[in-house]
Amino acid sequence: MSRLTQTFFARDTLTTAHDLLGCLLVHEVDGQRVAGRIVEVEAYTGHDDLASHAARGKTPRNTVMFGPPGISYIYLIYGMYQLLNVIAKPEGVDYPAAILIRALEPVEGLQFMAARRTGRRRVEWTSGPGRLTLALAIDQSLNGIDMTAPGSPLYFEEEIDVPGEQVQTGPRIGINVSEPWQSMPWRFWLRDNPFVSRAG
DNA sequence: CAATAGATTCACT
DNA sequence: GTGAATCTATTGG
Repeated sequence: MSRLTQTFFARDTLTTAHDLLGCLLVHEVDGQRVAGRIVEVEAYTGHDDLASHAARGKTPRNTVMFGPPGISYIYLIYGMYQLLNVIAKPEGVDYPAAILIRALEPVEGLQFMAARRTGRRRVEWTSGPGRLTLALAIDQSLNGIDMTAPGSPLYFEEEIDVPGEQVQTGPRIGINVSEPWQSMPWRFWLRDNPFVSRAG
């Protein structure tokens, strides 16, 4: 497994977003890897993207969107949910851009996720931008960090075959993680194109 | 200032 | 399908 470096994110925003599909998002918490395969992303690109937080200029919240690639942009939405973005743009350009991570497939640390998503079916643990941050324990304390730096607790990896994980099932965590699993479709979102789907 | 909309999710009908 | 939860930023008087 290799961690994605700044070179990966120092490219065109749309290209980078597309290439993130299938990669792993990893959060190391207390030495444990909690990770999911990225199956849905949404790109926010440039000054002219009216859907972007940065459409009306720099504010305290969106400042990192104007900065260098590879940095996390995590903010609170609707007063309750944390959404994770990563900055992606060619080095040295001056426009704001970010890629929102919209959905994952749970891959590692299933027990950790199950404990944080009690009462929900496995397919719902990470099937939404607010859900995946809950499952992986990602919040604003990680905002603005360099996700490409060695030692960073939050980072991306190239996807390679990841062995299935044996997880305790039964009443203690109230969820049967052995339920039949069906892969989620890969989706790439842009404002004017609802989404482009790609085979998983 | 007050009102409102928002890159959402959940419980309920 | 509808409403509530409740922070940030923008809009309007």
